Amino acid sequence: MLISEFAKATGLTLDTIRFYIAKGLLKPDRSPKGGSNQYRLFKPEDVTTARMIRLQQTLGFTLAEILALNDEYRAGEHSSERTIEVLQLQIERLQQRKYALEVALSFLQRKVDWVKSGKAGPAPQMEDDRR
Amino acid sequence: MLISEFAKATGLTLDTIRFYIAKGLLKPDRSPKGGSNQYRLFKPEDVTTARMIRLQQTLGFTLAEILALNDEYRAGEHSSERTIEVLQLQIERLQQRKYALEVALSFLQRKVDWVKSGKAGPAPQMEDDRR
DNA sequence: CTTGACCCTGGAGTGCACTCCACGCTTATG
DNA sequence: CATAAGCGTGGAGTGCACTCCAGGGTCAAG
Repeated sequence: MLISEFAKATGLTLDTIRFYIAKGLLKPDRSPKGGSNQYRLFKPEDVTTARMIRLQQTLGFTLAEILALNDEYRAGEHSSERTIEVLQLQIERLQQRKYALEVALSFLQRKVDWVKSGKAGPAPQMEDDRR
Repeated sequence: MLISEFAKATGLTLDTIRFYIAKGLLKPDRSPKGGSNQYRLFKPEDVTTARMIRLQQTLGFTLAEILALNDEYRAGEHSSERTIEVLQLQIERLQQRKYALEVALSFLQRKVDWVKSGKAGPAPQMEDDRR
Protein backbone atom coordinates (compact mmCIF):
# COMPACT_ATOMS: atom_id res chain seq x y z
CA MET A 1 0.00 0.00 0.00
CA LEU A 2 1.15 3.53 -0.83
CA ILE A 3 1.76 6.23 1.75
CA SER A 4 -1.53 8.08 1.31
CA GLU A 5 -3.48 4.87 1.68
CA PHE A 6 -1.46 4.07 4.76
CA ALA A 7 -2.29 7.53 6.08
CA LYS A 8 -5.99 6.80 5.71
CA ALA A 9 -5.65 3.40 7.37
CA THR A 10 -3.84 4.83 10.39
CA GLY A 11 -5.22 8.35 10.68
CA LEU A 12 -1.69 9.77 10.56
CA THR A 13 -0.67 12.63 8.30
CA LEU A 14 1.90 12.15 5.55
CA ASP A 15 4.33 14.31 7.48
CA THR A 16 3.93 12.31 10.66
CA ILE A 17 4.44 9.05 8.80
CA ARG A 18 7.61 10.36 7.17
CA PHE A 19 8.74 11.64 10.54
CA TYR A 20 8.27 8.18 12.07
CA ILE A 21 10.19 6.61 9.22
CA ALA A 22 13.04 9.06 9.72
CA LYS A 23 13.06 8.09 13.40
CA GLY A 24 13.15 4.41 12.53
CA LEU A 25 9.75 3.58 13.99
CA LEU A 26 8.45 2.39 10.65
CA LYS A 27 10.50 0.68 7.97
CA PRO A 28 8.40 0.34 4.82
CA ASP A 29 9.79 -1.32 1.71
CA ARG A 30 10.56 0.61 -1.45
CA SER A 31 8.61 0.16 -4.63
CA PRO A 32 10.54 0.06 -7.93
CA LYS A 33 8.27 2.94 -8.95
CA GLY A 34 9.24 6.54 -8.40
CA GLY A 35 12.53 6.63 -10.26
CA SER A 36 15.39 8.08 -8.26
CA ASN A 37 13.08 8.77 -5.31
CA GLN A 38 11.38 5.43 -4.95
CA TYR A 39 7.92 5.21 -3.47
CA ARG A 40 7.42 3.62 -0.05
CA LEU A 41 5.36 0.45 0.23
CA PHE A 42 3.56 -0.39 3.47
CA LYS A 43 2.43 -3.81 4.62
CA PRO A 44 -0.79 -4.41 6.61
CA GLU A 45 1.32 -5.23 9.66
CA ASP A 46 2.76 -1.72 9.47
CA VAL A 47 -0.75 -0.48 10.20
CA THR A 48 -0.80 -2.53 13.39
CA THR A 49 2.62 -1.17 14.30
CA ALA A 50 1.42 2.40 13.75
CA ARG A 51 -1.67 1.85 15.88
CA MET A 52 0.45 0.41 18.64
CA ILE A 53 2.74 3.42 18.50
CA ARG A 54 -0.21 5.79 18.84
CA LEU A 55 -1.66 3.81 21.69
CA GLN A 56 1.59 3.79 23.57
CA GLN A 57 1.87 7.51 23.02
CA THR A 58 -1.50 8.22 24.55
CA LEU A 59 -0.23 6.23 27.51
CA GLY A 60 2.60 8.70 27.94
CA PHE A 61 5.56 6.88 26.40
CA THR A 62 8.01 8.84 24.30
CA LEU A 63 8.92 7.86 20.77
CA ALA A 64 12.43 7.08 22.01
CA GLU A 65 11.04 4.56 24.50
CA ILE A 66 8.75 3.05 21.90
CA LEU A 67 11.59 2.85 19.41
CA ALA A 68 13.90 1.12 21.87
CA LEU A 69 11.44 -1.71 22.37
CA ASN A 70 10.64 -1.84 18.67
CA ASP A 71 14.30 -2.26 17.82
CA GLU A 72 14.78 -4.93 20.42
CA TYR A 73 11.77 -6.73 19.07
CA ARG A 74 13.17 -6.65 15.54
CA ALA A 75 16.60 -7.73 16.74
CA GLY A 76 15.22 -10.92 18.28
CA GLU A 77 12.64 -11.62 15.64
CA HIS A 78 14.15 -14.91 14.53
CA SER A 79 14.10 -16.38 18.03
CA SER A 80 10.69 -17.14 19.49
CA GLU A 81 12.15 -17.10 22.97
CA ARG A 82 13.55 -13.61 22.57
CA THR A 83 10.36 -12.39 20.91
CA ILE A 84 8.31 -13.53 23.87
CA GLU A 85 10.79 -11.94 26.25
CA VAL A 86 10.45 -8.55 24.58
CA LEU A 87 6.69 -8.87 24.41
CA GLN A 88 6.66 -9.71 28.11
CA LEU A 89 8.76 -6.63 28.83
CA GLN A 90 6.26 -4.51 26.97
CA ILE A 91 3.41 -6.07 28.93
CA GLU A 92 5.14 -5.32 32.21
CA ARG A 93 5.68 -1.73 31.20
CA LEU A 94 2.01 -1.31 30.42
CA GLN A 95 1.02 -2.98 33.64
CA GLN A 96 3.01 -0.38 35.53
CA ARG A 97 0.96 2.29 33.81
CA LYS A 98 -2.14 0.38 34.75
CA TYR A 99 -1.07 0.41 38.35
CA ALA A 100 -0.55 4.18 38.29
CA LEU A 101 -3.94 4.51 36.69
CA GLU A 102 -5.55 2.50 39.44
CA VAL A 103 -3.84 4.58 42.11
CA ALA A 104 -5.34 7.68 40.54
CA LEU A 105 -8.76 6.14 40.13
CA SER A 106 -8.83 4.92 43.70
CA PHE A 107 -7.86 8.37 44.93
CA LEU A 108 -10.62 10.01 42.93
CA GLN A 109 -13.17 7.45 44.08
CA ARG A 110 -12.19 7.98 47.71
CA LYS A 111 -12.56 11.69 47.15
CA VAL A 112 -16.03 11.29 45.71
CA ASP A 113 -17.02 9.19 48.72
CA TRP A 114 -15.53 11.77 51.05
CA VAL A 115 -17.48 14.61 49.46
CA LYS A 116 -20.66 12.53 49.48
CA SER A 117 -20.20 11.87 53.18
CA GLY A 118 -20.32 15.63 53.78
CA LYS A 119 -16.53 15.76 54.02
CA ALA A 120 -16.37 13.74 57.21
CA GLY A 121 -12.87 13.01 58.43
CA PRO A 122 -9.65 13.98 56.69
CA ALA A 123 -9.54 14.67 52.95
CA PRO A 124 -8.13 11.72 51.00
CA GLN A 125 -4.44 11.95 50.24
CA MET A 126 -2.21 10.34 47.68
CA GLU A 127 0.73 8.15 48.59
CA ASP A 128 4.17 9.29 47.56
CA ASP A 129 4.43 7.05 44.56
CA ARG A 130 8.04 7.68 43.54
CA ARG A 131 9.20 4.36 42.12
CA MET B 1 5.66 24.96 53.80
CA LEU B 2 8.26 26.81 51.74
CA ILE B 3 9.03 26.04 48.10
CA SER B 4 12.18 23.97 48.70
CA GLU B 5 10.37 21.83 51.23
CA PHE B 6 7.54 21.43 48.77
CA ALA B 7 10.10 20.42 46.15
CA LYS B 8 11.35 17.65 48.42
CA ALA B 9 7.83 16.47 49.20
CA THR B 10 6.88 16.23 45.54
CA GLY B 11 10.15 15.44 43.81
CA LEU B 12 9.73 18.43 41.52
CA THR B 13 12.46 20.98 40.88
CA LEU B 14 12.05 24.60 41.93
CA ASP B 15 11.85 25.60 38.29
CA THR B 16 9.14 23.11 37.52
CA ILE B 17 7.11 24.23 40.52
CA ARG B 18 7.37 27.86 39.48
CA PHE B 19 6.47 26.86 35.96
CA TYR B 20 3.33 25.12 37.20
CA ILE B 21 2.40 28.16 39.26
CA ALA B 22 2.82 30.41 36.23
CA LYS B 23 0.51 28.05 34.32
CA GLY B 24 -2.06 28.19 37.12
CA LEU B 25 -1.77 24.52 38.06
CA LEU B 26 -0.73 25.39 41.59
CA LYS B 27 -1.89 28.41 43.53
CA PRO B 28 0.10 28.62 46.77
CA ASP B 29 -0.53 31.40 49.28
CA ARG B 30 1.96 34.14 49.89
CA SER B 31 3.79 34.52 53.16
CA PRO B 32 4.18 38.04 54.58
CA LYS B 33 7.90 37.29 54.52
CA GLY B 34 10.05 38.17 51.55
CA GLY B 35 9.37 41.89 51.31
CA SER B 36 8.38 43.05 47.87
CA ASN B 37 8.80 39.51 46.48
CA GLN B 38 6.80 37.56 48.99
CA TYR B 39 7.61 33.91 49.60
CA ARG B 40 5.16 31.24 48.48
CA LEU B 41 3.49 29.06 51.08
CA PHE B 42 2.30 25.57 50.18
CA LYS B 43 -0.36 23.54 51.96
CA PRO B 44 -0.21 19.75 52.34
CA GLU B 45 -3.08 19.43 49.89
CA ASP B 46 -0.88 21.12 47.28
CA VAL B 47 1.37 18.08 47.54
CA THR B 48 -1.56 15.85 46.65
CA THR B 49 -2.41 18.15 43.76
CA ALA B 50 1.17 18.00 42.48
CA ARG B 51 1.24 14.21 42.70
CA MET B 52 -2.01 14.01 40.80
CA ILE B 53 -0.60 16.28 38.10
CA ARG B 54 2.44 14.05 37.70
CA LEU B 55 0.34 10.94 37.58
CA GLN B 56 -1.93 12.35 34.93
CA GLN B 57 1.11 13.39 32.95
CA THR B 58 2.53 9.88 32.92
CA LEU B 59 -0.86 8.84 31.57
CA GLY B 60 -0.37 11.14 28.61
CA PHE B 61 -2.50 14.14 29.49
CA THR B 62 -1.17 17.60 28.67
CA LEU B 63 -0.86 20.33 31.27
CA ALA B 64 -3.58 22.22 29.42
CA GLU B 65 -6.00 19.31 29.86
CA ILE B 66 -5.06 18.89 33.48
CA LEU B 67 -5.44 22.61 34.07
CA ALA B 68 -8.89 22.72 32.48
CA LEU B 69 -10.22 20.13 34.89
CA ASN B 70 -8.40 21.72 37.81
CA ASP B 71 -9.99 25.06 37.08
CA GLU B 72 -13.42 23.53 36.74
CA TYR B 73 -12.91 21.77 40.02
CA ARG B 74 -11.99 25.00 41.75
CA ALA B 75 -14.90 26.84 40.14
CA GLY B 76 -17.43 24.44 41.62
CA GLU B 77 -15.70 23.93 44.91
CA HIS B 78 -18.52 25.40 46.98
CA SER B 79 -21.12 23.05 45.53
CA SER B 80 -20.81 19.39 46.47
CA GLU B 81 -22.87 18.43 43.45
CA ARG B 82 -20.58 20.21 41.04
CA THR B 83 -17.50 18.86 42.80
CA ILE B 84 -18.73 15.31 42.35
CA GLU B 85 -19.60 16.02 38.73
CA VAL B 86 -16.07 17.18 37.96
CA LEU B 87 -14.55 14.28 39.87
CA GLN B 88 -16.76 11.93 37.90
CA LEU B 89 -15.57 13.51 34.66
CA GLN B 90 -12.00 12.95 35.70
CA ILE B 91 -12.77 9.33 36.53
CA GLU B 92 -14.33 8.79 33.11
CA ARG B 93 -11.31 10.28 31.41
CA LEU B 94 -9.00 7.92 33.26
CA GLN B 95 -11.24 4.99 32.50
CA GLN B 96 -10.88 5.74 28.82
CA ARG B 97 -7.13 5.48 29.23
CA LYS B 98 -7.64 2.26 31.08
CA TYR B 99 -9.61 0.94 28.15
CA ALA B 100 -6.84 1.89 25.71
CA LEU B 101 -4.39 0.18 28.03
CA GLU B 102 -6.44 -2.99 28.04
CA VAL B 103 -6.68 -2.97 24.26
CA ALA B 104 -2.90 -2.81 24.08
CA LEU B 105 -2.42 -5.48 26.73
CA SER B 106 -4.85 -7.83 25.08
CA PHE B 107 -3.10 -7.37 21.75
CA LEU B 108 0.28 -8.15 23.27
CA GLN B 109 -1.07 -11.16 25.10
CA ARG B 110 -2.64 -12.51 21.92
CA LYS B 111 0.67 -12.01 20.20
CA VAL B 112 2.53 -13.94 22.90
CA ASP B 113 0.05 -16.79 22.54
CA TRP B 114 0.41 -16.68 18.79
CA VAL B 115 4.19 -16.93 18.97
CA LYS B 116 3.96 -19.70 21.57
CA SER B 117 1.67 -21.65 19.25
CA GLY B 118 4.42 -21.63 16.64
CA LYS B 119 2.73 -18.76 14.79
CA ALA B 120 -0.29 -20.82 13.82
CA GLY B 121 -2.96 -18.90 11.95
CA PRO B 122 -2.90 -15.19 11.18
CA ALA B 123 -0.81 -12.76 13.23
CA PRO B 124 -2.93 -10.84 15.74
CA GLN B 125 -4.08 -7.45 14.54
CA MET B 126 -5.27 -4.34 16.32
CA GLU B 127 -8.69 -2.85 15.78
CA ASP B 128 -8.91 0.62 14.34
CA ASP B 129 -9.50 2.35 17.64
CA ARG B 130 -10.14 5.90 16.45
CA ARG B 131 -12.66 7.26 18.93
C1' DC C 1 26.59 43.53 60.43
C1' DT C 2 28.46 40.39 57.25
C1' DT C 3 27.84 36.07 55.02
C1' DG C 4 25.62 32.19 53.15
C1' DA C 5 21.35 29.99 52.31
C1' DC C 6 16.99 30.77 50.41
C1' DC C 7 13.54 33.34 47.93
C1' DC C 8 11.82 36.33 44.00
C1' DT C 9 11.19 37.78 38.89
C1' DG C 10 12.05 38.05 34.11
C1' DG C 11 13.96 36.00 29.99
C1' DA C 12 16.64 32.96 27.08
C1' DG C 13 17.58 28.19 25.70
C1' DT C 14 16.60 23.02 25.04
C1' DG C 15 14.49 18.65 23.42
C1' DC C 16 10.61 16.45 21.65
C1' DA C 17 7.02 15.65 18.34
C1' DC C 18 5.33 17.20 14.99
C1' DT C 19 3.94 20.62 10.96
C1' DC C 20 4.68 23.37 7.02
C1' DC C 21 6.96 24.83 3.03
C1' DA C 22 9.63 24.75 -1.48
C1' DC C 23 11.28 22.37 -5.07
C1' DG C 24 11.52 18.53 -8.18
C1' DC C 25 10.52 13.95 -10.18
C1' DT C 26 6.84 10.26 -11.59
C1' DT C 27 2.53 8.50 -12.70
C1' DA C 28 -2.36 8.36 -13.99
C1' DT C 29 -6.10 10.83 -16.67
C1' DG C 30 -8.59 13.24 -20.39
C1' DC D 1 1.16 14.97 -24.48
C1' DA D 2 -0.23 18.38 -21.24
C1' DT D 3 -1.59 18.57 -16.67
C1' DA D 4 -3.09 17.36 -12.22
C1' DA D 5 -2.40 14.27 -8.54
C1' DG D 6 0.88 11.84 -5.90
C1' DC D 7 5.51 10.83 -4.15
C1' DG D 8 10.25 12.18 -2.69
C1' DT D 9 13.84 15.07 -0.12
C1' DG D 10 15.74 18.66 2.61
C1' DG D 11 15.05 22.36 5.90
C1' DA D 12 12.69 25.87 8.61
C1' DG D 13 9.09 26.80 12.02
C1' DT D 14 5.77 25.73 16.04
C1' DG D 15 3.97 24.49 20.63
C1' DC D 16 4.75 22.21 24.80
C1' DA D 17 7.14 21.29 29.01
C1' DC D 18 10.52 22.19 31.04
C1' DT D 19 15.53 24.01 32.32
C1' DC D 20 18.98 27.33 33.09
C1' DC D 21 20.77 31.69 34.02
C1' DA D 22 21.22 36.70 35.69
C1' DG D 23 20.18 40.02 38.79
C1' DG D 24 18.45 41.22 43.08
C1' DG D 25 15.90 41.14 47.63
C1' DT D 26 15.40 38.61 52.50
C1' DC D 27 16.47 35.89 56.52
C1' DA D 28 19.06 33.10 60.10
C1' DA D 29 23.47 32.27 62.24
C1' DG D 30 27.75 33.75 64.09
